[in-house]
Amino acid sequence: MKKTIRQLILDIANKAFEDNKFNANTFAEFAIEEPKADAHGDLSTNFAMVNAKTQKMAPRKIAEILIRYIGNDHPVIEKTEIAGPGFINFFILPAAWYPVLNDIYEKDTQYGFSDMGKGQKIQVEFVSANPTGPLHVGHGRGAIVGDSTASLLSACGYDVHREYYINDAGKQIQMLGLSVFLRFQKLNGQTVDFPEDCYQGDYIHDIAKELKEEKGDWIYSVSKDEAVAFCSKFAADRMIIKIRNVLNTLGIEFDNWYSEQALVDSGKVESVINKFKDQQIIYEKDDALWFKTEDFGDEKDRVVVRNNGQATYFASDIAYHQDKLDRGFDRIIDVWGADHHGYIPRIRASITASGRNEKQFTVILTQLVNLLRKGVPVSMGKRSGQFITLQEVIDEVGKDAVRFIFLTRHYESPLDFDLAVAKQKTNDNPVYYVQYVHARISSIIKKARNENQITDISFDEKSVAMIREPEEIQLIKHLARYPETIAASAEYMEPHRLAFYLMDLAADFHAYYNKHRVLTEDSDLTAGRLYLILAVQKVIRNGLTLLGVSAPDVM
RNA sequence: GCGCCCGUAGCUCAGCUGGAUAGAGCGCCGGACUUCGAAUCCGUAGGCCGCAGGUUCGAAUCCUGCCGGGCGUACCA
Repeated sequence: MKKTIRQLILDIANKAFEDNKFNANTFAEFAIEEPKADAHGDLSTNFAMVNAKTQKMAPRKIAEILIRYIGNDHPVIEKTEIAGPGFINFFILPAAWYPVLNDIYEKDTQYGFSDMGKGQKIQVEFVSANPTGPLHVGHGRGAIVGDSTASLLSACGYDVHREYYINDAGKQIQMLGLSVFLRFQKLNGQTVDFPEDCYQGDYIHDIAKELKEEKGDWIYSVSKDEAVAFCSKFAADRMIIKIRNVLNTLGIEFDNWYSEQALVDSGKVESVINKFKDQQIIYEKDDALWFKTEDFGDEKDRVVVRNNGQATYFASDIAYHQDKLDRGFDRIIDVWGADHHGYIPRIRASITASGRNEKQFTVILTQLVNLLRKGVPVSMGKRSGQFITLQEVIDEVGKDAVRFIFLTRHYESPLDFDLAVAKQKTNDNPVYYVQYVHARISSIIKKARNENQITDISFDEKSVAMIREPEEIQLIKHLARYPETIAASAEYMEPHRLAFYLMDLAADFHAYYNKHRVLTEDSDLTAGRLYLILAVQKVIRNGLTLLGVSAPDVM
């Protein structure tokens, strides 16, 4: 509808110029928007105001000319008016909204999709938590935001690739292996000294136990270094399996799990360092290798290889991001926790240093999550290893509620996650509010089938014409906004927009339901209303699906 | 100190990238189930949009400076 009105304005503006009513045929960017107040019509434009300069005319004068061209017998527009400083308000004929419903039936599960992305290859890398411990709620937020963003981009015609980068090389993994090795010894009754900087959590015991069950005391037959190395690999593999299982319960699956160790083994890290050394972007100082990140906007240069010969994670990250772009992605998106924001300039530096366009690289920073129970913070003591894991949170409140709560905030604002609230099946927890619409409609349709013998819900001119109540027209208008909601959510990579849209749509439906009966004595009216509510259900289902939330028929 | 994020109703949060009278849920108070699912609906009250300037026809939104909170600022990840 917005497109229709925009085109109409452009057409008549050009015609007005040809008729010498306007002074110029170039027009400034203008907006078509839905006014907040119903009294201001269905749609309005600031065309007259923003074009006061281009036309050298008063806004109201411009508006008057446009309105005269539209006339009184337009097939879509019921009436127009000039308001305030020069807004033009459009009132749309109710019947003009009906085609939206047909569109929904025709496109069905694809309704709202677009080809905005034109098949561009885009990679979303998210979670990428180190496999040294269980996921917590903060990881969960990144996981859900990343996954839903990927789904939205996919719905908008991007060729999306989901990837998890596994930090399975380096010192942390050695520590993980050592921790398991020590716990293994303890399991065998040996008294061992367990250092503070080893991983303390119970999951380390579990892995040691698994190791014993599977390999017995095999690790005693090799040297300690070999044993620890084996433990590292064994433990990392186990952790990744656990992490993957948790993410699967959230409905998240990756196209690829990318191993840092494999990247190192491939020689790509070394070759990238050499390349930058040749270009003198990497230089030697104090026996270490430094990247000239400061020349590319970072605060200072960063170490790539330490004076003990060990590469930093930054070294791998440089190679990893080069590799992403080498794989042909037009854009790469990294979803990180906000505590990593200081890392952005150096990664960006490595990308621009290689001659790439920094616009290909975007970071979504999700703010931290405060886990609460009835308003009191739940201890997240990391050192003790005693914290509530993501898995435990999912088990307690359910996957749909967890996902929806994370998606009803902008990812950039800090989030209080209250376990007690998240468990409630009330309107404190809007996921049920939205799902209830879906279940309710299923229930009505079931009843129509069983008691009213209605088997077919499809377009019929006579019955659709019975859709006249203001609440009904309101619902269709809302449905018409769905595609642009999807497009904006994808463009700005803000899935919360879709979540809020669904809550608003649900509110409109519940209000309608409480005021009007769908199943009535009048068969045409009933058929029309069924046609409407099934369309509502389709949109609710489509939206929930993109957010990774289920759309139940019964609750 | 410097950098990034946040500050909107008692609480939790939106505010469509500058538009008309700033919204929703929860909570408070008062109503609606012999009728398609009350996990619902209807109504009342509640605001110097952190503060102060600036940009313009017009600012919660953009710019500058303060104030408060979080995070970051390693040859750690």
